[in-house]
Parts: sequence; C-alpha cells; structure tokens
Amino acid sequence: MKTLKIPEATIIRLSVYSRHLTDVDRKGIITTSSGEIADGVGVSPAQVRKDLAYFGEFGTRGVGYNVKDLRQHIMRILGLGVDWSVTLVGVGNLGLALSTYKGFRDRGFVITSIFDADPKKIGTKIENIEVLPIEQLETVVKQNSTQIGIVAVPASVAQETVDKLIKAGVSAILNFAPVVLNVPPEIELRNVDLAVNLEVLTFNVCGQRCY
Amino acid sequence: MKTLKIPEATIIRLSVYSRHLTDVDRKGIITTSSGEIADGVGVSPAQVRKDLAYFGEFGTRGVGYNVKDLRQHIMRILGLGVDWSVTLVGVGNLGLALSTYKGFRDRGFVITSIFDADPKKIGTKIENIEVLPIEQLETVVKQNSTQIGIVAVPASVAQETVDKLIKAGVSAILNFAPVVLNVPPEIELRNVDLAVNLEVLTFNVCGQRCY
DNA sequence: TAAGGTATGTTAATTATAGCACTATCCAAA
DNA sequence: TTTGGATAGTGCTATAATTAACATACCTTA
Repeated sequence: MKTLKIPEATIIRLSVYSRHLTDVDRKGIITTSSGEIADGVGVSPAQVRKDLAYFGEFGTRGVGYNVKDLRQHIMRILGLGVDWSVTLVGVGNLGLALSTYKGFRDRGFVITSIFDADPKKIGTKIENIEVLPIEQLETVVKQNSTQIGIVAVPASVAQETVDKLIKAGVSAILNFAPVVLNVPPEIELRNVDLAVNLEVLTFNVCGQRCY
Repeated sequence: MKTLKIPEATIIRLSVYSRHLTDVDRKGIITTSSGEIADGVGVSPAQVRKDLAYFGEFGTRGVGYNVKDLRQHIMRILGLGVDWSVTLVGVGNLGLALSTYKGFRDRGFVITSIFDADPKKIGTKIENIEVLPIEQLETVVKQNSTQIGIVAVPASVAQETVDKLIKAGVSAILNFAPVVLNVPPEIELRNVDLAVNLEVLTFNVCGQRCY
C-alpha cells in the first residue's frame, strides 16, 4: 500500500460510514454490503467500494463486509485507535457547547484542558475541567502532549490564539472563528464557519436565480 | 445569464470573499484585485476570477474591482440582499450557542422562533425570543413564512424534527445532528458534523500512515 | 493621442473525482 | 462436485474542477 493521494471527500465519507456502521453494529447485524451502506448514508455502492479500495480489501466477494471488522478498520484508518488529547480555547456560548458535546468523547476525542482570557471565567469548572488563563496555554498543552486545538474565540483574537497553540506544539486545529488563518503547512487546519453554511443554503434556495 | 451549474466549492469561496471584502471595506480601501483577494483568503488569483466569472463581469480590466461594488454583487449572488427568517429547534448547549451567535444576524439571518421539547425550557427567553413547545412549530413557522430551519436536537429525534420543519414549509435546513437525514429533493440540506471535522484532522495528522 | 503597463475575462490544458461495467471470488444448494 | 447467485475489487470512461495561459480592455502618462 503506497501513499497515493486520498481525496478529502473520501475521508469525510469514511467518517460517515464508520458512524453508520456503529449504528448497524448496535442493532446486532453481523454482515453488510456496499449496497446497504450506500443506502444508509446516501451515496452510490460504487463510491463505497472505491473509497475503501484506497486502503485495502476489507470484504469478501459474494458475501459482503463483516460489520465489526470494517468499522474497526475504518476507525484505524481515521486514526481513531487511541484517544486524542484536545484543548479548547474560548468559553463563550460556542465553546461551552463544544466542551459538553458528547459526540467528541464517544469518538475518542478527550478535552484535557480549557482556556479563556476572561478573568470572570477563569477558575470555573466545565465538566470537571478547570478553565485556565490563556497565559498557561503553552505550558499545559505541552505537558499534556495535546495534539489538537479547538479555537472558539472571537475572530479578532483568533490568529494570536492559533499562534499560541502552534507554539505549544499542537499539530491540528479546528477553527470556528470566521476569519482566514495563517498557519505553517505542517499544521492541519480546518475551518467551520456557521454563516458560510447558511449562505450556501440561501444561494441554493434562491435557485441561483437571485442574481 | 443562463443557469449553468455552479460548483458548491465556488459558493463557499464566494461567501469567504464577501467576508474578506467586508473587512477590506471597513479599512476604507476603495479598489482591490483578484491577486489581493487571493492573498487575503488563501486561494489563487485565477480561482477568484473564475469564481466571479460564473456570474458576470464585476471588475475593470487593467484596474481591478471596486470593493463596495463587488461585495454588494456577491451578497446579491448569495441571496443576502434581504433578511432571512430562521427558526431554531433544540435549545441544548449547541442550540443556545447558535441562538446567540452574532455572525448570523450580521449576515442577515434573523432567528424569529425557537422550539424545544423540554417543558423546563419552554417559556424561557433567549435574546428576547420565547422558547416555544415543539407542537407549535408548524403554526408559528408558517405564520412567519420562515424559510430556514436549524436543527440542534439529539440525533435520535433529528429525522422527526426535519419532517416537522418540512411540513411547516421551510425550504432549507442546517443540521447539526450526527445522522444522515432523508429529505425530498426540493429541500436544501446541509450537515455540520463536528466529529467528522475532527476525524479529517486526525487522519491527516496521522500523515495517512496509521493504516 | 499614442503607447506601455496592468489586471480582467476567457479559453485551453491539466488534474482530480465520480460513475460504470466488467472480472474475480465466494457461498449455498442441488 | 458443479452450478447459480451474489457481491467485492478494479480498470476504464466520463465528468467536474482547478490551474495555467492568453487575449482583451482600461487607465495613465508622456
């Protein structure tokens, strides 16, 4: 298996497949097929097979896939074999929502530290984690060997926040601030922009007739 | 102007361009170029021009683009000329975060109603909007002619929630529940899955070497 | 008024992605 | 043991999207 380039769309779908397989597994189903997966997540069976083919052969021809096995394989592919230490910066409403979001923990993302700049928030506890002042970010993140940072601060301080995170040694950042951030190429960065999502909707609702 | 198909990636970028232009405009800058925009948002100049070319000619050759004009045009393209009425279903932590998110209001998305199933939450006020019982969703959404629904409910009730929204007449849905939803083709649906975003990060951090 | 510089709009080429059709393989039943 | 049915894996085709190159048009200045 060489490292040919994998489309990001494939990775996103793999993540959805694995979630689907978790559900299927809970129902006690042992075996499934590319067709069933496709139905379950709304893509074509060929797409499912193609996505999996990037990484190896996980099924049995004429039979299908073992649900538990395939799920396990995909989790491995996505790097979800072990827990990930995550730090959260910014405890506004969004940060609060993220800190209590169960979906992270379920998938192996463990928030190990939380930071904020507001003195009023420092010292408060969220899910048993104390909110620390931003000044301690570098030390604590280094101590924990935290690899992922979530940025939920106002846009105006987002860049300096990611700079601090990078200095502290994180290798991946999930950014919720609506700004374009500059990071060195070795840092993985993803942006979740809530307004952008709504705007794609309005464009489509207009039936592309508004302009 | 014919309706040739526009890539979704283009729409997402347009949204980012418009945000960038808003910033540039605030600085009092009158004129810009595809190169400057490209630098500002991290894409290639050719990409900027190509994206705009789908919708017409907004610049002056040899000169560039008038910042205010171009911004206005893109806003129109995205359907942001007028306010949109948005309803929010689910007032957990995430729903709360979304309801107070300033970025929506700034871009013309006005939350006009909020619903929840939990009796304890009903009657409370969020940003001057009373949380109503889910039973009133259809009536109220119809009254307001609300076109966009935001789903921030648990995954287990997400499908029935979108069914109610569609029955009430919304034409676009932004879903935060980590499930695959079934909607008729005329309904615009976008999913924001927070865990999926983290998993794309971990895959890339693993350098695609984990498997 | 003409020429040079510059940045757009557009066409062409390259690359990436998805879809399809075919082949190989396995299981079950006769 | 053989045959039929079913489904994964794969190479090819078609489509889409990005990048690059070019031609057009505009402003400025001499």
